[in-house]
Amino acid sequence: MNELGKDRPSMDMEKLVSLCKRRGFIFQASEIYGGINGFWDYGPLGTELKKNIKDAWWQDMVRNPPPGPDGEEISMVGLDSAIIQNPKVWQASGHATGFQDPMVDCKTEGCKGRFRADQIASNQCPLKPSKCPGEFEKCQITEARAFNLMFETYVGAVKDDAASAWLRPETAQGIFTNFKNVVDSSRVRPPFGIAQIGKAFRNEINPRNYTFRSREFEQMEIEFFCHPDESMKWYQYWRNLRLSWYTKLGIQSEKLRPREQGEKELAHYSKACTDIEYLFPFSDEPQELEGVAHRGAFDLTQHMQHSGKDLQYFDEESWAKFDKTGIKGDKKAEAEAKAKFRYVPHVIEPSAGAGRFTLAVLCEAYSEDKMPDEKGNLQERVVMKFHPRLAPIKAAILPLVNKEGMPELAARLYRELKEEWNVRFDDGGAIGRRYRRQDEVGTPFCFTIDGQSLQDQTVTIRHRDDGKQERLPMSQVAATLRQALRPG
RNA sequence: GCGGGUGUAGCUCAGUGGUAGAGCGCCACGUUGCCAACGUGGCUGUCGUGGGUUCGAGCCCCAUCACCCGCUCCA
Repeated sequence: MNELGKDRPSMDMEKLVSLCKRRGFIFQASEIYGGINGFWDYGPLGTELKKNIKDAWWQDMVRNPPPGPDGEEISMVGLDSAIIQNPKVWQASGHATGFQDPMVDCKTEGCKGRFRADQIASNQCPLKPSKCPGEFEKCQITEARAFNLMFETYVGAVKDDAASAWLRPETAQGIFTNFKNVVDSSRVRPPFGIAQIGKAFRNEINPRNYTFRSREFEQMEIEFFCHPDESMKWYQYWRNLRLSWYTKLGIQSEKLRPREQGEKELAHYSKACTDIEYLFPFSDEPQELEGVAHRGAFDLTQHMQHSGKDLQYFDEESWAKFDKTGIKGDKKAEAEAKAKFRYVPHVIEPSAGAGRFTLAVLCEAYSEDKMPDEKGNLQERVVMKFHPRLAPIKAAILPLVNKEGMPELAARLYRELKEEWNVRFDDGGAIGRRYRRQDEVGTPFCFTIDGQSLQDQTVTIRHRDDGKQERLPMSQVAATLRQALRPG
């Protein structure tokens, strides 16, 4: 167990899973039919939570990213590409070949091992005195079988090989294939980024750990295109920005770890990669939430080769400023000079898992504490301490009791607030019970209408984390909420 | 993929071959005066699924699916 794992409460996951089911955050997919391994459905509150996460990402990364390394405005645009693409896309990206490993199984009693066919020689057979799988006389090695992690499907009515296609295993390639379209249509020029949120699919051999490794998942990806000379600067920028985004939204920095990949771990084309990892309760080691990768010119170069299309960027701005007096009508000299302003952009790829971050937010938010009951005795409380921006329900509007016009006044406030936010009206049961209900789904604020409200048009605002209350004029409730929910 | 464990109400679980239960929750009515109050009434089950054994199966057997733990895997 590493430093991060010390003194970790051994089990919160079962309680969290149970709460997620009970309160409608996450359900097993096709549950009434016994479920299906590796797939999960998000319930009413989970849908709100994940949507808030995606919206926060879009707002903070695409609509209003912070200034760049030199204080400049960052240019970002969005994209929503198809899940099914021409299969050649996956040939070019390497997924069609590199994404599948031929595996062999050993049927021998006491072994039952599974090995990569190309690594048999370097593997140790579990049965002594054998050295590597297949060498022991009892080894019963099966034929090599391909385990392609891409889901295959068919396009059109006829189910033949020519019609076969794959569900995308990542959203990134849709960005690369549209690089030229975006440049030609959107008046962007490097450095700039294209962002996309969408589903991706991987036929994982062994889904595990609740929603963490799912076969269908949602990615929030940016491909940031820049000049090769500036790529490391941008890599640092995105690495730092992405890390700070998680802490800004309430993840404790002690549970986050930026892990720089070593040279051996890096893909052959990658110059640098940092995994941003979170210490989930189900693991001793932090697990990946996001990878920020410096992919060099690999992807665009691959698509240039496979498609035959020129995806280089020509820097017209610099060319216009270039002193052309030495060229003067010499076509050949001009072409040579121009070549210096033509390049394949390098790519920085911050690739985050929306579902993984949703799970991290749920784990991080789950807490148990004690609140005094009406007699002053401390009672156990379960509270989801979501950041207000991410909370599925922003506020509850509660009449203290159901008489003397309190419900009517509360309903009026409710109708005003729901024009802007997901808020709830609740008049069921005692006030303490209603507070606890909201605590358990992480509602940051409760506005309570009491007898005094009827006299002077004030309400109490009750804060989720400490239960403290203040009075404020009803006319200031919306402004107060807006302030608490603003980005940044 | 291998080994082990688990599967009963929305949740947590009891139920060792003979009439499916408890707590919490949820709903209705009454009550209510700031932190899981109370009273009355009510709701909820293909006992994961499919076979088998048996006069009779939630319970025994087989298969299968799902979840958990440990390996394996994680481009």
